Amino acid sequence: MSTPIKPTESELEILQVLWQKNNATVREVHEVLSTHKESGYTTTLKLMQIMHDKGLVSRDDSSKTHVYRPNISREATQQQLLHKMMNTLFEGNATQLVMQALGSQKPSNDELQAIEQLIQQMKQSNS
Amino acid sequence: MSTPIKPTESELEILQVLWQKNNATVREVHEVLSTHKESGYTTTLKLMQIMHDKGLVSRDDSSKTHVYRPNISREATQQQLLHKMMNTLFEGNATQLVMQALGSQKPSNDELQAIEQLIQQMKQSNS
DNA sequence: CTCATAATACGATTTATTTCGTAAACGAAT
DNA sequence: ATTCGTTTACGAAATAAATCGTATTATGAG
Repeated sequence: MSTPIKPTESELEILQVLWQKNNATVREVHEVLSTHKESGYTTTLKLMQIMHDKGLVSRDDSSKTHVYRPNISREATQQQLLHKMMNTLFEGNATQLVMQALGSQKPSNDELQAIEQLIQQMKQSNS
Repeated sequence: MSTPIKPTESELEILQVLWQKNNATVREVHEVLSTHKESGYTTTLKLMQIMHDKGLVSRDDSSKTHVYRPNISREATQQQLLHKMMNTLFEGNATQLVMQALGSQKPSNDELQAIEQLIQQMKQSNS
């Protein structure tokens, strides 16, 4: 692996917004964050600048107001952090993790159906 | 919730060892950690002392060599962090998380069976 | 053009986390 | 009792992360 970039907690919150909107200005991101956080605008700005330095996001600075977009995919990030969590908390046991996740939430029948389907496929490919 | 204790990264590594062995001395913990970490003995010691201050672990200090044991359960900790991850990375969607976890790892047929069984139960209780 | 507004840049502070050095305490073996 | 190896205690440095204050710059309205 080249560089296993590890977003911090705050960076993840920002990425979440960027993934959702696909791209956004600092103000837009800050607007969303401020509904559940109390930090100031320049804090968000600074964080996004740092993220840009790290290569976590790219930006279009052709106009005065810069537009940011995620530079790493949500899926890859999920994969990476899920994997780490599995190792540090579940002893590498995916099944245990899955069962905990299912147990705590209450997925709808449709969702359960989808998971079942995936399991069927995996059973096939396991033989 | 009374106190949503949030173990740090290093604290989790230590807890992992304690959960595994049920209880252990600083030396024992350090022995395990040093197979994949390069920090010194006193670092581990200090961390475990801090964890004790925070109430993350309890200890028997009746003899010179103190014996530590986890003060929070693995399950509760898994639950807490899984929940947070679900929110900050999966938009609260447990199904998505489960499918990612299943997709990345390759659970055995026996494990898949176990998950299926759980799903059946949940479908029951859903109606 | 000038001013007000909104944006960026960036240093500095604060807070959290990890790391280590050194000293003191203990206990077993000589 | 002295010494040696192991342990704890604890301050403090090093590193990382988050926060903010202030200066500067761009842009659009008047």
